Amino acid sequence: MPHHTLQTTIEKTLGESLPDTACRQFDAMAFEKSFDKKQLLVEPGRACNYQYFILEGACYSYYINEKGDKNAVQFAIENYWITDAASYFAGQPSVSTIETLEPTRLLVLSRQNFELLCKTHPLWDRYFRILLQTTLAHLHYRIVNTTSENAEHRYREFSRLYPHFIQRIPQYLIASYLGIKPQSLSRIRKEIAHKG
Amino acid sequence: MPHHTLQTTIEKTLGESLPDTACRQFDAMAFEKSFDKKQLLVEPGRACNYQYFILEGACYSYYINEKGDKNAVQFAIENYWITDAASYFAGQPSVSTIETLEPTRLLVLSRQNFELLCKTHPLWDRYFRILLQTTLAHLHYRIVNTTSENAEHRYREFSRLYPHFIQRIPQYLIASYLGIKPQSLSRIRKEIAHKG
DNA sequence: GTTCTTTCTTAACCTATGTGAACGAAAACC
DNA sequence: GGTTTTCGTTCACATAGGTTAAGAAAGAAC
Repeated sequence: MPHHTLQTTIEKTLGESLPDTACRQFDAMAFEKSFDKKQLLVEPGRACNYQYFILEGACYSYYINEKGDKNAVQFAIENYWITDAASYFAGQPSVSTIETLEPTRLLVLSRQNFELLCKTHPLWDRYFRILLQTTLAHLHYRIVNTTSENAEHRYREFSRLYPHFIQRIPQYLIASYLGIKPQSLSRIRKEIAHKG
Repeated sequence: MPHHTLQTTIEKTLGESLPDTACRQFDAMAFEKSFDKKQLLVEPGRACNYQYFILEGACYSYYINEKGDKNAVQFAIENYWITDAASYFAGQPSVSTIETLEPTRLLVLSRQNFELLCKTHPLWDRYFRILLQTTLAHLHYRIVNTTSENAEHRYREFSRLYPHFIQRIPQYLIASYLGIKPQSLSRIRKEIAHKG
């Protein structure tokens, strides 16, 4: 596997080392690609046929509702996977957009190759199962947080869990991720700065 | 497999039939259990060592925050799996409670047996991977909905997607699932009844 | 450097949802 | 069948967060 960073990530998730055969299979299935800042990886209405593993840079996925508000769904930096799950896993048209926040270098894995990969070596089924389990736990936590805590609490929690995101991601996107308007986040930050 | 309903569900998810060996493995790993109404399957603070597949009845998981509000996280009826994901998959103490809403008959799969099962036949890794993919797509949708739509929209959407839940689950729990108070749901329902 | 664009902040006012309390209707219990 | 909880509704009032608009600050483009 040419991408040492990915292999390390996978082995950490799996809790066991990845055999050479599996590595070579992955290499045959995925390819590397680079994007400038503000380029679209996925557009709503079209099928999202790829999942992306970020080697360098940052992306985010967002959804635009009927009112026209943009809502960040997920942020992804180095060592994160990102895709439109509903579209990629079920082959439906995507509802979200995925866009780079910075110049980004990433690995691209098509749905077809993903399925082939899982068929060629059972460790791939296992790796993605475990990856999804972890993601699921995070999403549950996020849902609880979103439905039961106020905006200030959510922002404090976000800053605590993802301090590196705070530095790299524009505030108005963080606001939309938290389910509030940029003006409200500005107000909340001011209050926090005062009372600590 | 003694539980035809589960086998059907699994094969539908997998898109292929489950070999006899895999069925027998599952039978050796899981056992059936029955609960009365309002019994606790999981308590916060303790490890949640099981995941549950509901054969008959209904359960829900909820989280109680510092203010003491109860917030429904997930509802589960026949053919749903339910667990505290963070606790079950990572072995941490549970943060949520899982409770029966009705007398319930379910299958119990311990974390140990789950892991054994996945090691004995690769189809189990695959089944749970695909199950998790679908769950993930739903949760993404729910997060988007919760952060970008108002309470009325969320209630309409919930009614549309889960009409069978509306009948079986108390309103104050649906309210907490939607992130609002029971009084607000009552008000919203009244408005909807008027304007349609 | 200067200009243009994007992002962040502030403030006044507005609205959806929360709060607390009271009441009636179911449902559970004996 | 009567009693006791639990659940749903309503209302008056409170508040977090949304809206609109304007300007300051920070980057990007030239």
